[in-house]
Amino acid sequence: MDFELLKENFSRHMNLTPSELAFICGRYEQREVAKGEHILRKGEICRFEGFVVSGCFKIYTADEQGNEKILYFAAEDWWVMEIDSFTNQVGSALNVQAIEKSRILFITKTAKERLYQEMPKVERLFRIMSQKAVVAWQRRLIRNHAMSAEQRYHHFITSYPNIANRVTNKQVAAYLGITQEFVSKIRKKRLSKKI
Amino acid sequence: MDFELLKENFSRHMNLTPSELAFICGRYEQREVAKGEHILRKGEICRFEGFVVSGCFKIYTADEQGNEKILYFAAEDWWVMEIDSFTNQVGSALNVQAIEKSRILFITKTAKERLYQEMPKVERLFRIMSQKAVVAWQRRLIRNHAMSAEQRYHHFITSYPNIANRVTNKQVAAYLGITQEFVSKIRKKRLSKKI
DNA sequence: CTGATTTATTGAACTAGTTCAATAATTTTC
DNA sequence: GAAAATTATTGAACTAGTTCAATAAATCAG
Repeated sequence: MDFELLKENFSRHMNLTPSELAFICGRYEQREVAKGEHILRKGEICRFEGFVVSGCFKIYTADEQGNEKILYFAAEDWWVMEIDSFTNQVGSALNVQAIEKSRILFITKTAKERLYQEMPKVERLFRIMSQKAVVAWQRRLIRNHAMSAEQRYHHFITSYPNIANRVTNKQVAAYLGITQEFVSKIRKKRLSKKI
Repeated sequence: MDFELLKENFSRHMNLTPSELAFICGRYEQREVAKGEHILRKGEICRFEGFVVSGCFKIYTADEQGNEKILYFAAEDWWVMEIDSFTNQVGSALNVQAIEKSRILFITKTAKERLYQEMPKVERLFRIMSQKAVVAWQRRLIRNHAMSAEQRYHHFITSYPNIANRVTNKQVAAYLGITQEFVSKIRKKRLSKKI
């Protein structure tokens, strides 16, 4: 198993010794996920906290009419889970589906609680990570209010080229909260400007 | 000083003994804030993590043309701070202004770090609180994508009647990400339906 | 490789929400 | 308590983004 990416991820938030990193990573298991496979569906209880080693996932909701709102994409070096469902063992509000053949490292609820007990420093690590997540979500919300659809599209493809290249326009639309048709029109407009 | 509300807030997230609660609260100081006063401005470094005991604040950004986007309102029992600025001592992206005469309890950066050192359980407390905050921000983002302006208005006034009654329509508009005029039109429409 | 399904593009008609401007109501200030 | 300032309401004209429908392009399953 390759924990390098995960160790780098942890180290970005907090200084940890090699043995501390090894100790933490030792609690994670690996899993391959086929393209199209759901690792979590709305209503199920989220049994894992996952870290994407390769591939890509979409984290989304779908209403009765089946139209999807993609909350975020998780490619390499991102986390996949439903925090509320994992933490409180309640039904998940979100679906998590692999949009590519993927590999994840994951930790179960009991292993995570045990890790917190055995190594209180991990509380600090995840406290810091969660706080950074709050900041990121706040910023995205402000962007959504302050920017037009075209500006959000531009922001997305320039901020996350690695993801933008791998997902369909339909998925980009579901992420930005606009229609697929309008994404097409934005693309056309941008294209004609650049020539 | 009255720490009851703060103690209840902490206890909602985690079981703490009376002496633990007293120990934590002992690190907080009190401050009165006049209506209209800014306790943090964009670019300044956030020196406190605040808890609203009475009154109400708006946490917002403003662009060059001066139009405001209100990220959230913080009345009694809410937190006021700029997490990124407080945690990393960098310039704040947000402004925090009292929209009523208010009273807050606050802790400084050094007192907070000392508290984490002396009582590792506090890391857990704030880890849990931060995770709940992530969930709340994710849900708000989904709501913004899935609901029309009218639905968001309705959700806001029914979910937060206590805040909706105290803030101006202009502020509600800046919070919902729509124009003041459109809020007026929504209100008119709702009013005519109810009679 | 081929047929079947999904996705992307385009245009025309539409609508939710904006902008601008003017007036009324409310709040603030001294 | 009156003048000044801010906020709320209303309507008309506008625009960003949607909906629907039809065709083209790409992807998938066997």
